[in-house]
Amino acid sequence: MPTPPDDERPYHHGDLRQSLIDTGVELAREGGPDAIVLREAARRLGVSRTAAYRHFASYDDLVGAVKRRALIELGEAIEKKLDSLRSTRDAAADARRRLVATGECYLEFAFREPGVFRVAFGHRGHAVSSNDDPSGDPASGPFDMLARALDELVEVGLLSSRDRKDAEIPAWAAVHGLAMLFLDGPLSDVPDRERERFVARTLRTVLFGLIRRD
Amino acid sequence: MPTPPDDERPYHHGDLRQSLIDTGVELAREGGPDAIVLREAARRLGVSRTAAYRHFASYDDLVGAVKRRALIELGEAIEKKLDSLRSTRDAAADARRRLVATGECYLEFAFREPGVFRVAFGHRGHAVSSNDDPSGDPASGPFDMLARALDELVEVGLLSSRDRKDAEIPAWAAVHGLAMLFLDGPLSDVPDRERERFVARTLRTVLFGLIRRD
DNA sequence: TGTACATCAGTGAACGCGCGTTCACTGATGTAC
DNA sequence: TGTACATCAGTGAACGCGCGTTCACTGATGTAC
Repeated sequence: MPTPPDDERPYHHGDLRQSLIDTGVELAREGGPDAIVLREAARRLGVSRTAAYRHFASYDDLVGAVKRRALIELGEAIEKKLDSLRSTRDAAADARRRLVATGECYLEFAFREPGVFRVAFGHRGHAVSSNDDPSGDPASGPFDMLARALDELVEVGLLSSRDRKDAEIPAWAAVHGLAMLFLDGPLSDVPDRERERFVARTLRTVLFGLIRRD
Repeated sequence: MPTPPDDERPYHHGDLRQSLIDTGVELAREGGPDAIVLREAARRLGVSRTAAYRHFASYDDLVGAVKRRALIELGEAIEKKLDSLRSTRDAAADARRRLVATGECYLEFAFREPGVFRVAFGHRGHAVSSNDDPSGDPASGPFDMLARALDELVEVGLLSSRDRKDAEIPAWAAVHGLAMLFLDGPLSDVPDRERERFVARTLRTVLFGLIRRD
């Protein structure tokens, strides 16, 4: 199927499903979960609002797809950041740095894209993996990045393989909770400088709580 | 102003403001933030829907009051739990137990009353302290309980007063994040037994991350 | 190479829903004298 | 102790909003022969 020129607006859109998801993410970016509105997405694409039903069973189905994309976006942001970190001769310090960077990036994403973040972890829309993305578990993005960072901690001897089990949970919970307290919770009015101090303290505490004591 | 008998339904309600907040909490209990509906609250109280505007400037004002109450409810649950703990001869162990119990109670509340919990920490409704409750900071409930537990850790020598500063943040973030991941996030399908393991691990990690290394 | 036909991907009108909010009003209450 | 009156706390009709969804439909596309 040849892609028709953009300025022709042919009867058949070409890839309406993907476009609707894109627009859904865009709406989420602008206003969070509540801003994902089927009619508005159709409007922006210059398409009848009922056209969406050729590609999604329901509104929740669309939100689920947007959610999946949001999680992937977050995972990719972390991956990119980790790839940019250089290795030094101190493998242990590197591993610690990479775990901390994972958390930092998670929080940076939440602050930079609060709407998308809220959709990624909101209660709406089941982000079941589907044909959209063959990557399996919808949380695979950020979760996998974290798991990898923890594995490195084991390789480097800072975490026993016994303690490795479930280690994702406290780490994830801490950064996620901090994000939520800042975004929607009682910490929303905290100024930037303090916020950074809180982030640093939280990451340090989790790291200390996980790694082997000397 | 004498309280009129309940079965008379007099023209003047008596304490409509408090009743609306009560009903708001009830609605939150049943269905979370979205279930707080001004019209429904009025319906349940057998009152005209516009009567609410004699007591609240707007819908968000009502939600704010409900939020404040939700936070107080959570704080009281923790306080009650802490009061029920007995002291032993090992003051240090007691202090550790109390911090862990604080976190456990926070999470138990979240699982037992997900709707109320979601309102307490949702983005809707500014929970500014007002004449409703003279207790000041709306987060004072749970936050104060946590602060107290951390203070005990200092008294007992498990936490240096230097490390005491901001120690609430990682502790709060971890339990809050775990709650959110279970309630609305990717951990919502985790079975109970695993959930308890995750709770225990998270609390242990935070405690270890905070207290003085031996 | 042309044509019939099934299928897919759009359209547009309409439905039903429930919400927060406004307005001019009226009934009840308390207070000054 | 009684009465005028300001004030407070209710009422009910109505407005405007935007949503997800259904239905019968039509235009475009690809395929079998």
